Amino acid sequence: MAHEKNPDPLREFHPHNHDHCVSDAMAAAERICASSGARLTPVRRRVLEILLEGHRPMGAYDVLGRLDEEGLGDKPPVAYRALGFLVDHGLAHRIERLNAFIACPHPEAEGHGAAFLICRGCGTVAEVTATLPDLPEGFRVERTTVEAEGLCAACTEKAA
Amino acid sequence: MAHEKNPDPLREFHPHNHDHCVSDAMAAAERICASSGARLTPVRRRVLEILLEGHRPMGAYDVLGRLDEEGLGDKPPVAYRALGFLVDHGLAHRIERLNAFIACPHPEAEGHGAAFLICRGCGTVAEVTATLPDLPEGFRVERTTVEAEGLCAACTEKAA
DNA sequence: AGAGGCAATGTTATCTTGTAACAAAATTGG
DNA sequence: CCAATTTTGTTACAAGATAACATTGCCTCT
Repeated sequence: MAHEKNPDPLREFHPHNHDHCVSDAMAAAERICASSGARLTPVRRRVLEILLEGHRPMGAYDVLGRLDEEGLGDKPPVAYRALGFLVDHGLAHRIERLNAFIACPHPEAEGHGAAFLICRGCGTVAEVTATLPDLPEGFRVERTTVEAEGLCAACTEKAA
Repeated sequence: MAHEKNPDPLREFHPHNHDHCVSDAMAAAERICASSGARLTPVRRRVLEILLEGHRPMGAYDVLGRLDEEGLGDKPPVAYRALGFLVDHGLAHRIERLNAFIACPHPEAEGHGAAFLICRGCGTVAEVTATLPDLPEGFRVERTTVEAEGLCAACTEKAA
Protein backbone atom coordinates (compact mmCIF):
# COMPACT_ATOMS: atom_id res chain seq x y z
CA MET A 1 0.00 0.00 0.00
CA ALA A 2 1.11 3.48 -0.76
CA HIS A 3 0.59 5.20 2.55
CA GLU A 4 -1.41 4.97 5.73
CA LYS A 5 -4.80 6.46 6.20
CA ASN A 6 -4.03 7.96 9.57
CA PRO A 7 -0.35 8.77 9.97
CA ASP A 8 1.28 9.98 13.16
CA PRO A 9 -0.78 12.98 14.22
CA LEU A 10 2.40 14.70 15.35
CA ARG A 11 4.50 13.84 12.34
CA GLU A 12 5.13 17.53 11.84
CA PHE A 13 7.50 17.33 14.77
CA HIS A 14 9.51 14.41 13.38
CA PRO A 15 11.61 13.90 10.27
CA HIS A 16 9.39 12.58 7.53
CA ASN A 17 9.20 12.42 3.79
CA HIS A 18 8.02 15.88 3.19
CA ASP A 19 7.89 15.78 -0.60
CA HIS A 20 5.27 13.18 -0.04
CA CYS A 21 3.18 15.58 2.06
CA VAL A 22 3.44 18.18 -0.65
CA SER A 23 2.42 15.98 -3.53
CA ASP A 24 -0.39 14.36 -1.58
CA ALA A 25 -1.81 17.66 -0.47
CA MET A 26 -1.55 19.19 -3.93
CA ALA A 27 -3.34 16.21 -5.43
CA ALA A 28 -6.05 16.50 -2.79
CA ALA A 29 -6.39 20.21 -3.51
CA GLU A 30 -6.85 19.52 -7.21
CA ARG A 31 -9.57 17.00 -6.46
CA ILE A 32 -11.33 19.29 -4.05
CA CYS A 33 -11.34 22.20 -6.45
CA ALA A 34 -12.38 20.07 -9.38
CA SER A 35 -15.32 18.64 -7.51
CA SER A 36 -16.48 21.95 -6.09
CA GLY A 37 -15.95 23.99 -9.21
CA ALA A 38 -13.44 26.27 -7.48
CA ARG A 39 -10.62 27.47 -9.66
CA LEU A 40 -7.12 26.67 -8.50
CA THR A 41 -5.49 29.36 -10.59
CA PRO A 42 -1.71 29.66 -10.97
CA VAL A 43 -1.17 32.11 -8.13
CA ARG A 44 -3.45 30.17 -5.82
CA ARG A 45 -1.76 26.90 -6.67
CA ARG A 46 1.67 28.43 -6.21
CA VAL A 47 0.74 29.93 -2.84
CA LEU A 48 -0.45 26.53 -1.68
CA GLU A 49 2.84 25.00 -2.84
CA ILE A 50 4.79 27.69 -1.02
CA LEU A 51 2.91 27.01 2.19
CA LEU A 52 3.36 23.28 1.82
CA GLU A 53 7.05 23.56 1.04
CA GLY A 54 7.56 25.99 3.89
CA HIS A 55 5.95 23.43 6.11
CA ARG A 56 5.48 25.98 8.82
CA PRO A 57 3.29 28.99 9.36
CA MET A 58 4.10 31.85 7.04
CA GLY A 59 2.95 35.43 7.25
CA ALA A 60 1.13 36.92 4.30
CA TYR A 61 4.13 39.09 3.57
CA ASP A 62 6.49 36.11 3.67
CA VAL A 63 4.34 34.49 1.03
CA LEU A 64 4.19 37.72 -0.91
CA GLY A 65 7.99 37.89 -0.88
CA ARG A 66 8.16 34.48 -2.48
CA LEU A 67 5.60 35.43 -5.09
CA ASP A 68 7.53 38.57 -5.87
CA GLU A 69 10.78 36.63 -6.43
CA GLU A 70 8.92 34.55 -8.95
CA GLY A 71 7.30 37.47 -10.70
CA LEU A 72 3.82 36.47 -9.61
CA GLY A 73 2.94 39.70 -7.85
CA ASP A 74 4.21 42.15 -5.30
CA LYS A 75 1.13 43.88 -3.88
CA PRO A 76 -0.45 42.74 -0.61
CA PRO A 77 -3.87 41.94 -2.05
CA VAL A 78 -2.29 39.34 -4.30
CA ALA A 79 -1.17 37.33 -1.30
CA TYR A 80 -4.22 38.01 0.83
CA ARG A 81 -6.61 37.04 -1.91
CA ALA A 82 -4.88 33.77 -2.64
CA LEU A 83 -4.60 32.97 1.07
CA GLY A 84 -8.24 33.85 1.56
CA PHE A 85 -9.21 31.48 -1.20
CA LEU A 86 -7.18 28.65 0.28
CA VAL A 87 -8.61 29.19 3.75
CA ASP A 88 -12.17 29.43 2.42
CA HIS A 89 -11.75 26.11 0.69
CA GLY A 90 -10.13 24.37 3.60
CA LEU A 91 -6.77 24.05 1.87
CA ALA A 92 -4.99 26.22 4.39
CA HIS A 93 -5.62 27.53 7.88
CA ARG A 94 -4.98 30.77 9.58
CA ILE A 95 -3.12 30.55 12.89
CA GLU A 96 -4.54 33.45 14.85
CA ARG A 97 -1.87 33.60 17.49
CA LEU A 98 0.78 34.00 14.84
CA ASN A 99 -1.04 36.06 12.24
CA ALA A 100 0.13 33.42 9.86
CA PHE A 101 -1.06 30.75 7.49
CA ILE A 102 -0.25 27.09 7.13
CA ALA A 103 -1.21 24.52 4.53
CA CYS A 104 -3.71 21.92 5.59
CA PRO A 105 -2.00 18.53 5.36
CA HIS A 106 -5.18 16.56 4.80
CA PRO A 107 -7.81 18.85 3.31
CA GLU A 108 -10.10 16.03 2.35
CA ALA A 109 -10.68 15.15 5.99
CA GLU A 110 -12.15 18.56 6.76
CA GLY A 111 -15.32 19.40 8.56
CA HIS A 112 -13.55 18.12 11.64
CA GLY A 113 -12.59 20.63 14.26
CA ALA A 114 -8.98 21.40 13.62
CA ALA A 115 -6.66 22.28 16.47
CA PHE A 116 -3.08 23.44 16.26
CA LEU A 117 -0.11 22.68 18.44
CA ILE A 118 2.40 25.48 18.22
CA CYS A 119 5.91 24.76 19.51
CA ARG A 120 7.44 27.95 20.83
CA GLY A 121 10.87 26.34 20.64
CA CYS A 122 11.19 25.41 16.99
CA GLY A 123 8.14 27.20 15.59
CA THR A 124 6.71 24.02 14.15
CA VAL A 125 2.94 23.72 14.05
CA ALA A 126 1.04 20.44 13.95
CA GLU A 127 -2.59 20.17 13.02
CA VAL A 128 -4.58 17.66 15.00
CA THR A 129 -8.27 16.95 15.27
CA ALA A 130 -9.94 17.87 18.51
CA THR A 131 -13.62 18.11 19.10
CA LEU A 132 -14.53 20.85 21.49
CA PRO A 133 -16.13 19.76 24.73
CA ASP A 134 -19.69 20.71 25.38
CA LEU A 135 -20.07 24.44 25.55
CA PRO A 136 -23.09 25.92 27.27
CA GLU A 137 -26.34 25.61 25.33
CA GLY A 138 -27.88 28.61 23.72
CA PHE A 139 -25.03 29.50 21.45
CA ARG A 140 -24.79 28.21 17.91
CA VAL A 141 -21.13 27.63 17.14
CA GLU A 142 -20.17 28.10 13.52
CA ARG A 143 -16.39 28.14 13.56
CA THR A 144 -13.80 27.40 16.17
CA THR A 145 -10.24 28.45 16.77
CA VAL A 146 -8.28 26.06 18.94
CA GLU A 147 -4.59 26.69 19.33
CA ALA A 148 -2.25 25.36 21.99
CA GLU A 149 1.17 26.83 22.51
CA GLY A 150 3.87 24.85 24.25
CA LEU A 151 6.91 22.70 23.62
CA CYS A 152 7.21 19.68 21.39
CA ALA A 153 8.99 16.60 22.68
CA ALA A 154 12.32 17.45 21.06
CA CYS A 155 12.34 21.01 22.36
CA THR A 156 11.31 19.83 25.82
CA GLU A 157 14.39 17.59 25.89
CA LYS A 158 16.67 20.33 24.66
CA ALA A 159 15.38 22.65 27.37
CA ALA A 160 15.94 20.09 30.13
CA MET B 1 -25.11 35.96 50.81
CA ALA B 2 -24.19 38.69 48.41
CA HIS B 3 -23.97 36.86 45.12
CA GLU B 4 -23.71 33.39 43.65
CA LYS B 5 -20.50 31.53 43.14
CA ASN B 6 -21.32 30.36 39.66
CA PRO B 7 -23.68 32.69 37.82
CA ASP B 8 -25.13 32.03 34.39
CA PRO B 9 -22.16 31.23 32.20
CA LEU B 10 -23.77 33.08 29.33
CA ARG B 11 -24.93 36.09 31.30
CA GLU B 12 -22.99 38.27 28.89
CA PHE B 13 -25.73 37.63 26.39
CA HIS B 14 -28.55 38.69 28.71
CA PRO B 15 -29.46 41.87 30.50
CA HIS B 16 -27.81 41.85 33.89
CA ASN B 17 -26.65 44.22 36.57
CA HIS B 18 -23.49 45.30 34.93
CA ASP B 19 -22.30 47.76 37.57
CA HIS B 20 -22.13 44.74 39.76
CA CYS B 21 -19.77 42.99 37.33
CA VAL B 22 -17.56 46.04 37.27
CA SER B 23 -17.29 46.52 41.00
CA ASP B 24 -16.80 42.82 41.64
CA ALA B 25 -14.08 42.53 39.06
CA MET B 26 -12.30 45.65 40.25
CA ALA B 27 -12.33 44.41 43.79
CA ALA B 28 -10.96 41.07 42.67
CA ALA B 29 -8.24 42.83 40.70
CA GLU B 30 -7.21 44.81 43.75
CA ARG B 31 -6.97 41.65 45.79
CA ILE B 32 -4.99 39.82 43.15
CA CYS B 33 -2.50 42.63 42.74
CA ALA B 34 -2.16 43.16 46.46
CA SER B 35 -1.41 39.54 47.09
CA SER B 36 1.03 39.17 44.22
CA GLY B 37 2.82 42.45 44.75
CA ALA B 38 1.85 43.68 41.28
CA ARG B 39 1.14 47.37 41.08
CA LEU B 40 -2.27 48.37 39.79
CA THR B 41 -1.20 51.88 38.83
CA PRO B 42 -3.69 54.57 37.76
CA VAL B 43 -3.42 53.90 34.03
CA ARG B 44 -3.63 50.15 34.53
CA ARG B 45 -6.62 50.48 36.81
CA ARG B 46 -8.35 52.84 34.44
CA VAL B 47 -7.77 50.58 31.46
CA LEU B 48 -9.31 47.71 33.37
CA GLU B 49 -12.31 49.88 34.21
CA ILE B 50 -12.64 50.91 30.59
CA LEU B 51 -12.65 47.28 29.48
CA LEU B 52 -15.14 46.34 32.16
CA GLU B 53 -17.44 49.24 31.38
CA GLY B 54 -17.19 48.58 27.66
CA HIS B 55 -18.26 45.05 28.42
CA ARG B 56 -17.19 43.91 25.02
CA PRO B 57 -13.92 43.39 23.24
CA MET B 58 -12.07 46.62 22.60
CA GLY B 59 -9.10 47.18 20.33
CA ALA B 60 -5.97 48.70 21.82
CA TYR B 61 -6.66 51.90 19.95
CA ASP B 62 -10.22 52.07 21.23
CA VAL B 63 -8.81 51.94 24.72
CA LEU B 64 -6.16 54.47 23.81
CA GLY B 65 -8.83 56.83 22.55
CA ARG B 66 -10.56 56.69 25.91
CA LEU B 67 -7.30 57.28 27.73
CA ASP B 68 -6.58 60.24 25.53
CA GLU B 69 -9.96 61.83 26.28
CA GLU B 70 -9.09 61.60 29.92
CA GLY B 71 -5.59 62.97 29.54
CA LEU B 72 -4.01 59.69 30.54
CA GLY B 73 -1.95 59.23 27.41
CA ASP B 74 -2.15 59.25 23.65
CA LYS B 75 0.72 57.08 22.44
CA PRO B 76 0.22 53.42 21.52
CA PRO B 77 2.67 52.00 24.05
CA VAL B 78 0.61 53.48 26.86
CA ALA B 79 -2.33 51.30 25.91
CA TYR B 80 -0.32 48.25 24.93
CA ARG B 81 1.67 48.28 28.13
CA ALA B 82 -1.36 48.53 30.35
CA LEU B 83 -3.17 45.85 28.37
CA GLY B 84 -0.11 43.63 28.52
CA PHE B 85 -0.01 43.99 32.27
CA LEU B 86 -3.66 43.09 32.61
CA VAL B 87 -3.34 40.06 30.37
CA ASP B 88 -0.19 38.88 32.15
CA HIS B 89 -1.99 39.02 35.46
CA GLY B 90 -5.12 37.31 34.23
CA LEU B 91 -7.26 40.43 34.59
CA ALA B 92 -8.00 40.64 30.90
CA HIS B 93 -7.82 38.39 27.88
CA ARG B 94 -6.83 38.90 24.33
CA ILE B 95 -9.32 37.69 21.73
CA GLU B 96 -7.09 36.62 18.87
CA ARG B 97 -9.75 36.50 16.20
CA LEU B 98 -10.68 40.10 16.92
CA ASN B 99 -7.29 41.60 17.76
CA ALA B 100 -9.04 42.88 20.82
CA PHE B 101 -9.07 42.72 24.57
CA ILE B 102 -11.78 41.98 27.07
CA ALA B 103 -11.85 42.17 30.84
CA CYS B 104 -11.92 38.89 32.69
CA PRO B 105 -15.18 38.76 34.64
CA HIS B 106 -13.86 36.39 37.34
CA PRO B 107 -10.10 36.74 37.52
CA GLU B 108 -9.84 34.84 40.76
CA ALA B 109 -11.08 31.67 39.11
CA GLU B 110 -8.16 31.59 36.69
CA GLY B 111 -5.87 28.75 35.86
CA HIS B 112 -8.87 27.22 34.18
CA GLY B 113 -8.86 26.98 30.43
CA ALA B 114 -10.84 29.94 29.27
CA ALA B 115 -12.86 29.77 26.08
CA PHE B 116 -14.70 32.58 24.35
CA LEU B 117 -18.01 32.59 22.54
CA ILE B 118 -18.08 35.38 20.02
CA CYS B 119 -21.46 36.36 18.61
CA ARG B 120 -21.04 37.65 15.08
CA GLY B 121 -24.47 39.25 15.30
CA CYS B 122 -24.17 41.56 18.26
CA GLY B 123 -20.43 41.39 18.88
CA THR B 124 -20.88 40.22 22.44
CA VAL B 125 -18.27 37.88 23.82
CA ALA B 126 -18.86 35.49 26.72
CA GLU B 127 -16.09 33.79 28.60
CA VAL B 128 -16.76 30.23 29.61
CA THR B 129 -14.57 27.50 31.00
CA ALA B 130 -13.78 24.60 28.73
CA THR B 131 -11.14 22.03 29.29
CA LEU B 132 -9.50 20.92 26.10
CA PRO B 133 -10.01 17.30 25.16
CA ASP B 134 -7.01 15.01 25.15
CA LEU B 135 -4.49 16.15 22.65
CA PRO B 136 -1.89 13.70 21.42
CA GLU B 137 0.89 12.91 23.88
CA GLY B 138 4.33 14.28 23.37
CA PHE B 139 3.47 17.93 23.41
CA ARG B 140 3.56 19.99 26.56
CA VAL B 141 0.77 22.53 26.35
CA GLU B 142 1.45 25.80 28.15
CA ARG B 143 -1.31 28.08 26.95
CA THR B 144 -4.44 27.59 24.93
CA THR B 145 -6.56 29.79 22.75
CA VAL B 146 -10.12 28.59 22.34
CA GLU B 147 -12.53 30.82 20.54
CA ALA B 148 -15.86 29.92 18.98
CA GLU B 149 -17.63 32.23 16.61
CA GLY B 150 -21.32 31.90 16.03
CA LEU B 151 -24.68 33.32 17.00
CA CYS B 152 -26.08 33.87 20.46
CA ALA B 153 -29.66 32.86 21.18
CA ALA B 154 -31.09 36.35 20.68
CA CYS B 155 -29.32 36.87 17.36
CA THR B 156 -30.33 33.41 16.19
CA GLU B 157 -33.97 34.35 16.75
CA LYS B 158 -33.60 37.67 15.02
CA ALA B 159 -32.06 35.95 12.00
CA ALA B 160 -34.85 33.39 11.75
C1' DA C 1 18.64 62.37 54.17
C1' DG C 2 21.14 60.64 50.14
C1' DA C 3 22.46 57.20 46.77
C1' DG C 4 21.66 53.27 44.02
C1' DG C 5 18.68 50.17 41.69
C1' DC C 6 14.48 48.90 39.53
C1' DA C 7 9.87 49.51 37.82
C1' DA C 8 6.91 52.40 35.35
C1' DT C 9 6.02 56.11 32.16
C1' DG C 10 6.82 59.34 28.25
C1' DT C 11 8.01 59.81 23.46
C1' DT C 12 9.71 59.14 18.81
C1' DA C 13 9.74 56.66 15.10
C1' DT C 14 8.92 52.78 12.58
C1' DC C 15 7.33 48.21 11.40
C1' DT C 16 3.91 44.73 10.42
C1' DT C 17 -0.50 43.32 9.05
C1' DG C 18 -4.58 43.96 6.47
C1' DT C 19 -8.19 46.21 3.42
C1' DA C 20 -11.18 49.49 0.58
C1' DA C 21 -11.90 50.84 -3.85
C1' DC C 22 -11.71 50.84 -8.58
C1' DA C 23 -9.82 49.59 -13.31
C1' DA C 24 -8.62 45.96 -16.48
C1' DA C 25 -8.46 41.34 -18.04
C1' DA C 26 -9.95 36.60 -18.25
C1' DT C 27 -13.51 32.97 -17.90
C1' DT C 28 -17.91 31.13 -18.04
C1' DG C 29 -22.54 30.53 -19.62
C1' DG C 30 -26.12 31.55 -22.63
C1' DC D 1 -20.30 36.46 -29.78
C1' DC D 2 -22.25 38.93 -25.84
C1' DA D 3 -23.19 39.60 -21.17
C1' DA D 4 -22.33 38.44 -16.52
C1' DT D 5 -19.21 37.05 -13.22
C1' DT D 6 -14.84 36.11 -11.44
C1' DT D 7 -10.17 37.03 -11.10
C1' DT D 8 -6.31 39.99 -11.36
C1' DG D 9 -3.71 44.52 -11.14
C1' DT D 10 -2.83 48.67 -8.65
C1' DT D 11 -3.15 52.65 -5.63
C1' DA D 12 -3.55 54.22 -1.50
C1' DC D 13 -4.37 53.74 3.25
C1' DA D 14 -6.11 51.90 7.68
C1' DA D 15 -5.20 49.25 11.68
C1' DG D 16 -2.37 46.90 14.84
C1' DA D 17 1.98 46.57 17.28
C1' DT D 18 6.74 47.23 18.97
C1' DA D 19 11.82 48.76 19.39
C1' DA D 20 14.53 51.90 21.51
C1' DC D 21 15.78 55.29 24.52
C1' DA D 22 15.03 59.21 27.85
C1' DT D 23 12.77 60.35 32.12
C1' DT D 24 10.42 59.95 36.24
C1' DG D 25 8.98 57.90 40.39
C1' DC D 26 9.43 54.43 44.12
C1' DC D 27 11.72 51.55 47.42
C1' DT D 28 15.53 50.12 50.17
C1' DC D 29 19.74 50.31 52.40
C1' DT D 30 23.05 52.71 54.98
